[in-house]
Amino acid sequence: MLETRDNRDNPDNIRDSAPMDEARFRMRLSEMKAALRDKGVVITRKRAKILEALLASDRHPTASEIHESVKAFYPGTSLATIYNTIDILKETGQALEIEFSASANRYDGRIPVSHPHLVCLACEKVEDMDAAAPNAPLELDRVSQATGYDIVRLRTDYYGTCPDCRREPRADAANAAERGFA
Amino acid sequence: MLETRDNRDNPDNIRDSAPMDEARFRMRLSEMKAALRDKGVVITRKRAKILEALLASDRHPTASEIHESVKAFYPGTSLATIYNTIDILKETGQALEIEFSASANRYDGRIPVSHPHLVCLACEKVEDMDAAAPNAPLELDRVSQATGYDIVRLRTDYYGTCPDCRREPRADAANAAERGFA
DNA sequence: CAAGCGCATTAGAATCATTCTAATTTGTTA
DNA sequence: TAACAAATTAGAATGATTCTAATGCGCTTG
Repeated sequence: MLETRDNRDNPDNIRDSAPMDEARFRMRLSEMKAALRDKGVVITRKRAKILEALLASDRHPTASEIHESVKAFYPGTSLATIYNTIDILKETGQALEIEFSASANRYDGRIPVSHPHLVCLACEKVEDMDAAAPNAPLELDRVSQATGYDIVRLRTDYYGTCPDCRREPRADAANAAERGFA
Repeated sequence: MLETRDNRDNPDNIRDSAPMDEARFRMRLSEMKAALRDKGVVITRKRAKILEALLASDRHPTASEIHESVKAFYPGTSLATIYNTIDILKETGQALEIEFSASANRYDGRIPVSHPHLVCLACEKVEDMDAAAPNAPLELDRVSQATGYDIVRLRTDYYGTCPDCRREPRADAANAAERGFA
């Protein structure tokens, strides 16, 4: 039940970092293009390269990493174009953003132990979920053993709209400001 | 230790945003102070106010929100002092940081559907965990019903040290740079 | 009480990712 | 080819955080 790091050896391995094979790569690429075209987005050569760079990397690239890749082919490319295209991909559900740079950090001194949070996307407040939620330390051990990582922390955030904001039609930035979450 | 508070009416309610009662507040406050003093940290009046602001807020305050609170008592206080004190709290395990502003965002075009990630704290790479991991859409419904939120996304990140970095003694920034994760 | 030491605090500059803006280029269509 | 819309651009703006270097304050010791 322990350790090895190669998927072939270990059916219990839940880490998944194998590079995409050619067939899957091409399939996914045309899927993305089709989805964009459906929305009336023109697939320029630069945009195509951006999609390829995103798919080719097995490291969940940053905007700036994608930028570097694309510049190898189109040196004059601006970072703004990368962000632009990423935005379209997000809007069309073709890319997932793993946020490390969203807004200001928040702090919890009441329960200084990792626990799940409810994050309201409208007013940006963060609430705790109590211990009944699935965030047990056991989980850390299980994942450590299955992945070979030395896992020290689990982050579980549920994103959505809080009851207050659901009630009010104007659950937007003004609302957030009202509550002191600018 | 993490027992529920005002959830008496609704055993299914896993949302936990009740304000701290006076007794708990004071208890937790002196716990924090004791922990700091143990580390040889001087509890100045400003620092005490910072701890109080952190504990008094039921909103997981930002550094800037804490700053505002403290300035009501000590107008000349600098934001740097807030960050300073927060750092100490983090180091001594007395506060939990909910990161929204860590490093650059990363993108996944391969599996554009929410899924758990493994984040290496040493080299900053992000790997996928496959579908066997506990991140089912059912969970969204369950949490939505229990909290009154309209939950649209679940974020599950496991933080730790990847096998490569565990092997190498110098699993630091240089390492991260090598791999193209600056 | 005075001198000296070290931590606490400060303002402001630096950094970094991201977003915005306004001008320019490109591509498509008439 | 003209005209228009969309794509792209450089650079400025923003916002959170970190850094830096100087100053201040509180203790201890003589």
